[in-house]
Parts: sequence; structure tokens; C-alpha cells
Amino acid sequence: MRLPPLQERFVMHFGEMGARWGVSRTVGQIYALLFVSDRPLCADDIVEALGFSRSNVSMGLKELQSWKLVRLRHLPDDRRDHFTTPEDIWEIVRTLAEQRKAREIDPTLTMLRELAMETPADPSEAHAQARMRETAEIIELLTDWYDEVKDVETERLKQLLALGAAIQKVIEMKDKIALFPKRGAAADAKDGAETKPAKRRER
Amino acid sequence: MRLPPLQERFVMHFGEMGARWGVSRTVGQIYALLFVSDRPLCADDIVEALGFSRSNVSMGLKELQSWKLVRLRHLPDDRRDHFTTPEDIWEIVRTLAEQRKAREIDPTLTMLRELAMETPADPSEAHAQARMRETAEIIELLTDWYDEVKDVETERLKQLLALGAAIQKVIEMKDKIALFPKRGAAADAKDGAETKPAKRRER
DNA sequence: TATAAATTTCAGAAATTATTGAAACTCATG
DNA sequence: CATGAGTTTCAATAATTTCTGAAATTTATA
Repeated sequence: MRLPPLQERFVMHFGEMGARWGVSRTVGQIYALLFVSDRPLCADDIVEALGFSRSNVSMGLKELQSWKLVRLRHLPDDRRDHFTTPEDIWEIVRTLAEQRKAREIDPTLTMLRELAMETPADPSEAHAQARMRETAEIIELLTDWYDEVKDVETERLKQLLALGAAIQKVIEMKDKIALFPKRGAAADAKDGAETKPAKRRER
Repeated sequence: MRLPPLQERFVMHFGEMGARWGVSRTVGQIYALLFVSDRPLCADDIVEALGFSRSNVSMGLKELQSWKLVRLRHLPDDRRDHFTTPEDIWEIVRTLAEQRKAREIDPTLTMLRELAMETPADPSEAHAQARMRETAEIIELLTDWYDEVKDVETERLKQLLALGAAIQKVIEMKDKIALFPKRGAAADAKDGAETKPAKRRER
């Protein structure tokens, strides 16, 4: 590996981390390298920098493309594919969240819903099925939240994050204000959850 | 494997998923089995149900204990250790979040902070270092948010989740209300982020 | 404290996953 | 439409991880 020291440490760390995230060490390192690079890199650049075989790099790039984590670019007077990561790191965060949801959460939820529907032949399965239903409900709550929040624009998102748990105070305030109701219905001042527009349940 | 059909499918699925989550298939299956079981199970029960070797089950249980995902119990008139998962699934969600943060995020943040502090010998590292700094900032924003929200009690948390992106409306409302300021400072009605108590930065 | 049940350790075997190099393929260009 | 740079595929091999069984250790109780 022929790489300046800071970059090398970064790349090494993400190699190890990648392994915990369902990609191989190689793929993690390739991504880390692209992420810190100040220009698009082609496969040969990566071979040069990390010392993997050409074919390994090719497969790694293919996998990163399947994760939508890298972008293909073409430089003038160079036929080779070059790769970059988005300039905007928030975009990367969003892509990661989206992909992990699609690969881990969604299939699990599908399975749980299937199992929740069935009528077990063996009555001893009742408890297990109840737990599966409960799990599905919680996952639905979390993914519904995610689906709502994921499209909030970055600046707004930062505001929400900065508020953190203090959001509770704001909700309490809103509840008090609801004592002067806008529309006909007399709001329940104790429970802030009612204001949600209407539960989505397609997916 | 001697297990009724719904449980078997559930256990199999979580075995595969576990593999994507940094635990082995075996560990995933053991956890899934404990999760749906209506009583505490001992190692022999697990061997019986899943057909792994006794020692494999022992190591799996040890790993689950290191994740704090299972609880040790003792039944009357039985010397064997028995294991359960928490009744309250939200508690499991919290433990998972806590553990994954500790194993994946915290070490990464430490490394990024270290690298961000150093003065690169090679000036070509400037861009890489800038990206690392930016990454550290975003991770800090997210983990600070998490640290604030993680202790919110479950019912409150459900309310927050149910609000979802609609929270923006509440913030806008709060901003308007801030036009009648409580204390001296005249609030900026455009930017809701200022109300945060003060940035924690210990960890 | 002896003993027997329960659990853990650990080195090797088995299974899985990652990596490579050679060959096949693609496709813009002369 | 032939060439060759660039890319991908794939079977083989290397590396890693997981799993096992036998032996060692721990622990409750007699």
C-alpha cells in the first residue's frame, strides 16, 4: 500500500469497520479511499494505492455500485471509468440508511408480517407469534418515522437533530396551545400523538 | 432442528440476518429462539432445538451475554443456567442501539478525532483531513442526538416517533410563538435550532 | 472437601468467504 | 470491422471464520 499516513490509517480503519457492516475488508478500503480522495480514481489508481488484484478491485467497485455508494465518471481523454463519492456527506448518510433498510429491515418486516398472518397448527406457537407481531409493530413504527424524516431537507434535519430530546418541551408547549383549538375538535391536551396526519400503511 | 414451523422460519431468518449484523448464524439463531420462547431455556434446550454442539451453544450464549442481549436466570431445583430475553422489546431495541454505537461508532469517532488533530507532513493530505473532520462533525451531531433521545421514556418516544416529520410544523409554530419571548433575548423566528440547551461535548 | 453435574476452553476439522490470474468480453476508435 | 485498451467473469486457491469433541475447569451440595 502506497498511501500517505493519515489516509492509510483512515482506510485501514474503514476496512475493519466494513467487515462489521456486511462488506468485505477490500470493499471497505476501496470506499474509504474514494471518500478521502480529492479527485475521481480509476481501478488502476486503486490497485496502485491499495495493492489488491485488478479483478478484486473490479468486483469491489461493482459491489459499491450496487450499494449506490459510488458514482461513475468519465474524464476527458481517458476511456477508463473513474469513481467518486458524493461531495455532500449527508447524501452518503441517506444512501446508507436507505440501502441498509432495504437489505435488512424490509425483508425482515415482510417475513414477520407473513408469520403474523398464519394460523399455527401447533397451539404452543401462540406466544412466539405474539412476539413476532409485537416486533413487527415496533419495526413499523420506526420505519414509518424514518420514511417521514428521510425526505426532510438537510438544514431542517440538522435543526431537528440539534433540538434532540428538547423536542419534548416543544410538544408540551404545543399541547398547551392546543387548548385554544384551531378547528372544531377539542384537542386532548395530555397526548401529543394525535396530531399525526394519518397513518401511512402501504409500502 | 426440532421446532414448530413458525418458530423455525423465524429462527432461520434471524440466523441469516445475524450474519449481516456481525454475529454468526449460530448466535443469531440462538437469540431468535430465546426471543420467541415462552420460558427460559438452558443450553441443553438450545442444543435440542437447534442441533448445534454443546460447546457451540456455550460460546454463542457467552457472546450474547457480552452484547447484554440475554439474561441469566435460575429456576428452582435446577442447577443449570437458563436464559431469557427481556419481555419489553423496546428495552431490546435500546440495548442493540447502545451496543452497536459502542462497537462501531465510538471507535470510529475516536479515530477521526485523532486524525483530525494531526498536522499532515504531506500537504496533499489536506483534502483527506478536511473530509475526516466533516465526517466527525456529522457523527457527533447524530450521536449527540442519540444520547439525548435514548433516555426518553418509551411512551414519550412513541409519541415523538408518531409525530415524524410533522415535528417541523410544531417547530414553526414554536418559532412564531417565540415572537413573544419569555426571557430578554429576541428570538430569531427563522431558525429553530437556537433553543438547544447547550452543546454537550464530553463523552 | 469429595463428587458429580454443568460449563468452558481450545486445538483441529469443516465450512464459508475472499482473492487471484487467466481467459472472455466490450466497445470506442483508426 | 479489426484493434487493443479497459473491464468483467469465473474457476482455483488462499484466508478466515465457524464449529466440534475431548479435556479441563468451575460450582453446588452432600
